[in-house]
Amino acid sequence: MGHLHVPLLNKITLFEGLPAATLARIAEAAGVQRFSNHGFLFREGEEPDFVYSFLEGGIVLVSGAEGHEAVIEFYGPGESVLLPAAILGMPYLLSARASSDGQALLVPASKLRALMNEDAALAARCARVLSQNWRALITQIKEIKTHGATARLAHFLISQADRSKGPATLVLPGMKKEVAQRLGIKPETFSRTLKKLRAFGVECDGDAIRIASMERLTALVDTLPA
Amino acid sequence: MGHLHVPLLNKITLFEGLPAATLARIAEAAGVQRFSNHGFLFREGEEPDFVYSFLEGGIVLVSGAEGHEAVIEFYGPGESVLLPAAILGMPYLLSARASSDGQALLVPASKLRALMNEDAALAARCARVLSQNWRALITQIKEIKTHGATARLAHFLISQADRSKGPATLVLPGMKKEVAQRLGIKPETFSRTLKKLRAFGVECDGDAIRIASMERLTALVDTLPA
DNA sequence: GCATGAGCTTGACATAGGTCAAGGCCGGGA
DNA sequence: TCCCGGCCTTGACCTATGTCAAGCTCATGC
Repeated sequence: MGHLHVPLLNKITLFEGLPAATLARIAEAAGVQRFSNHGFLFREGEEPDFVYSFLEGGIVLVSGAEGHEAVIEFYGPGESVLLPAAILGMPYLLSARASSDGQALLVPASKLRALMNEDAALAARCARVLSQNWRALITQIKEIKTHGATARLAHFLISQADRSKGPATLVLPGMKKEVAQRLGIKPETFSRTLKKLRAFGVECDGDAIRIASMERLTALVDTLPA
Repeated sequence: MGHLHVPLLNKITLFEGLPAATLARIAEAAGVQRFSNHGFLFREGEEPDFVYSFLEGGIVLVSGAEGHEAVIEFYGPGESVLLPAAILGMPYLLSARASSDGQALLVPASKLRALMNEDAALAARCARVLSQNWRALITQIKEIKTHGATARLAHFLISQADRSKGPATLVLPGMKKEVAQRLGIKPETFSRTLKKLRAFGVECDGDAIRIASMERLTALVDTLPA
């Protein structure tokens, strides 16, 4: 846990807009950790020692036994994970596996909890970030409960695309297998569904996707039954 | 928005353990609203004017068009809903429909936001409650992605039961139709699955359920394939 | 350069769960 | 009291998605 430059903290959404004094106190206690692709940063059931925020690279949150796991969500640069476990001091519900090489900023959970109780700005910031996380999960649950595989995949592609009109591109945030499980379907179904979308202007080369027309894809979603 | 007794606030988990001064300021701005069964307290897309906390009775959070809706979760006395929308000042992602007559405590969203920025105890409390909400949703997503209808129903019954050993009872927190959708299945499937569980000591009379042996039901879950 | 294996695709087939349609049951209103 | 309309159950049938089993392709290490 070295001496850290405050500017690093500015890359993290969680710490956005906090007063300099607060940032300084966080920086004091924080450290940086490198991680490499496919490695686990932490596992389900462990006690939360840190909040992880990503400076570079990303991870995928998974749960369950290897080979039979559910993928919850992908996280990348600027984002933080497992704030809830750290705040409550309860065991992680999920494991994090790196989906690329990268580095994370680690803030000790105990330090964060202590600061939150004194510093309204920090606590309020945490509440806002948690609120956004909550909304993201709600969106995912609605999606799973109301749409079939095709619509889910289409929505996902739309949400990841770099533009919202005309042609767009994106690169999948993890292995196809992982994206499939994020969507709640099997890799085989993912593959077949993606193929179906070719008829609607979705081309795929490795983990890069090209969407010929966002409008066309959006229109497709409305057409779909479930 | 009348003059309110602070003791009412003590019934709400969200406000647990807050200093008297904070409670007084919240009470000042809060009001009570009665609602009756099947009525909507608010609808998806509306601007968040209040945080709702339930003193009596409960609601079900739903989304989507009537007749084609997804049920997200049930909430009852002591619990609060839509803190995230209120904190962020963004439109509700969900609608709330009463699942019984009751009354709710309403705290203006603007007031809550203002207080949070000054009062670390309140902000930290919000963060903790949001953290718990987050974990509940994660549990639900894991459940949907990794278990079939039978296991999901069994888990749900276990989570609602009044005891964790031996025989137990529970009453469903809403119409069977709603519980089904909460579990991500259709009412017909719910009915059939519940019937299957009869072979494992689950009896059902209206919305009251009797579980002959929690151990037996727990054991069943492990047996199940998906 | 070749063998190896992970990740992906494809096909044939199986099945959980959805859909459609008919009652049964029960409670509220005339 | 009877009728009507929700809600739930049941049965027959259908389909989206999962399962199993080859292949294919590409990167890696020998």
